[in-house]
Amino acid sequence: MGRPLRADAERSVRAILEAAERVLADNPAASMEQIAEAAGVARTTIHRRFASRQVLIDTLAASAVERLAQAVEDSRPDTAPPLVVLHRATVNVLRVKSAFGFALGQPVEPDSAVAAAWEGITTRCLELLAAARDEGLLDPAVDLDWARRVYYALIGEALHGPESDPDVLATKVVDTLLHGLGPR
Amino acid sequence: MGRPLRADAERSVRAILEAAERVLADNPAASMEQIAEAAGVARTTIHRRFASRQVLIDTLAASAVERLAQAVEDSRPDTAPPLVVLHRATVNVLRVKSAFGFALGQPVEPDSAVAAAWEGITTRCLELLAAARDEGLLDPAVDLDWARRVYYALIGEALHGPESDPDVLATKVVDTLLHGLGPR
DNA sequence: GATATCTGCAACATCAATGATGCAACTTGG
DNA sequence: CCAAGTTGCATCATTGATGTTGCAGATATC
Repeated sequence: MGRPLRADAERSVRAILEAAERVLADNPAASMEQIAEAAGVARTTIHRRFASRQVLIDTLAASAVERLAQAVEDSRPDTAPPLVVLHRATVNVLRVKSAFGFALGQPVEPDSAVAAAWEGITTRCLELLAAARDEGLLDPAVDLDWARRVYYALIGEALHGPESDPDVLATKVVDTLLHGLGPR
Repeated sequence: MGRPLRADAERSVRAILEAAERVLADNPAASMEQIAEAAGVARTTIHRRFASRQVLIDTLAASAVERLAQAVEDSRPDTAPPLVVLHRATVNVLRVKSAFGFALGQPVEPDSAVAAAWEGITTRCLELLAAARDEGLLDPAVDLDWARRVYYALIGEALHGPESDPDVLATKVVDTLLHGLGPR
């Protein structure tokens, strides 16, 4: 990092990143021009702050994955009981994912900071699921990796529906994860 | 449709479509050049058969969704008991999806033949799930649309893992759908 | 084997996105 | 207020993908 940015420049960068997420979520092939327009900024300004389109996207992905990690930590996975954490984490993650759908769906290049963050999140998730298993919430013989992938998939799916209240959705996700859709 | 293609031309078209699925699954932004190379064909040949990139992709999507519909029908959803159909359909769909992952993930333009086919598949799926519910396999109060989306998501997720035997995967998918991951 | 069709190749035209630069006008921060 | 930093605008260069065309040689079809 060079010297700190001036206040207005910082505002521009934020506006660009927010616009990028918004525009690219709607159309991943959108041009820099469209992003610039949405950000209320000239296209050249984007190029001044981000050397290339890829850098812009990478930066966006990095900021999104950081928020996601924060969302997970905010659920206090080390102290609260698993079921509570599961619900809280789901709520938090749903919020972040609905706001950063594009950035979080971006392919991560190996050995990057983003990759490390993702790995950290996955580890946290596996720890949580293991705790849930030990608590009797999951089958003792459950395949933890399958459990994690199902959990991720349910979260992703929850965002595609009409319902938008994170609390309701989280309840549905956790309930489905634990009990499926068969009779109680 | 004009006159029927000559045998070699038909072979070329098939090779192009297969290569397109393969290459685009790996990299959705791949160029026509790359597709042509993978098909063992000159780029101009592709343009002779498909007016534009979009037409190529649309054709691919149409052929894929047709196979998917066939996969569903092959499970004899009208005659066999729901649990059997559920398993068979899952196996068949997994096969098709693993071979046409890109094409089936393509956005469908409204009011097209592809859109109609998708709708038919969804209807079939909902009928199946309703039958399963009436049979006592699903909770009587289950949200059928949520059930369908979860089912789709589980199928999609199953394909991302290390396991590749469709039978094993289908068992896992159906089991998870019905009972979740909690203790038995 | 004659004919129609198909293909590869080479060349060309187009087009849109990307990225760079110089400058004048405007903000910010001290 | 002044200096440094920032931005919009106009302009240009580059690049890569897309799509077209003509033709000579290969291949299928009858």
